[in-house]
Amino acid sequence: MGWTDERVELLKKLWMEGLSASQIAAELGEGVTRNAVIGKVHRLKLSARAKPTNTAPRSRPAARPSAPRRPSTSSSSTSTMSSKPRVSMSRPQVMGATALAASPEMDTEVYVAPAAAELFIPEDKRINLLQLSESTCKWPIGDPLTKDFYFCGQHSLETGPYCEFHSRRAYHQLDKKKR
DNA sequence: CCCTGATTCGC
DNA sequence: GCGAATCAGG
Repeated sequence: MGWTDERVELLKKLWMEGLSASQIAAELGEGVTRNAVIGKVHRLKLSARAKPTNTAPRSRPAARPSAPRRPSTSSSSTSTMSSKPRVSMSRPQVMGATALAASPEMDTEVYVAPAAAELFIPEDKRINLLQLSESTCKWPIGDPLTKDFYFCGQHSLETGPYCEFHSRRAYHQLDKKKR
């Protein structure tokens, strides 16, 4: 689907409103990715959204190694689709300084985030250092100086040394302020 | 990991 | 002109 005047206008409007590219893409409908939005934004020369003081010393990415970009049109569903059919984010996700119309009715009941409960590993599931393997969660639990020290031991993700629970935790915690 | 915008370049 | 891939950053 091409960029009709209407769609471009909507794009401009939403962009100025401060919505993110992905949100705008979702707003414009299917077949529009956030990359498409960003690309269009640039072509329209309206990328400057909020940059009062900056001469933007953009650093170039340097040579890209002539890659075979497009994999293929065949969208073969990868074999190991691990859980969670990503449908999480619908549309109206407000963030930042947005002046979208507030709905009259508001939910008074707010679900309080469950106190980050630590995983409890049954004794028979606990493993010691020697029992660690490639696919075993290496999240340490307890005091290393005591006997109540053990590793999580659950099946770890392919993307890291931890299980999903601990992987998520490790990142989200020690995320900000690298180094 | 999640996400953001920025850039390049084959189409 | 378009946008996927990639980069850089949070």
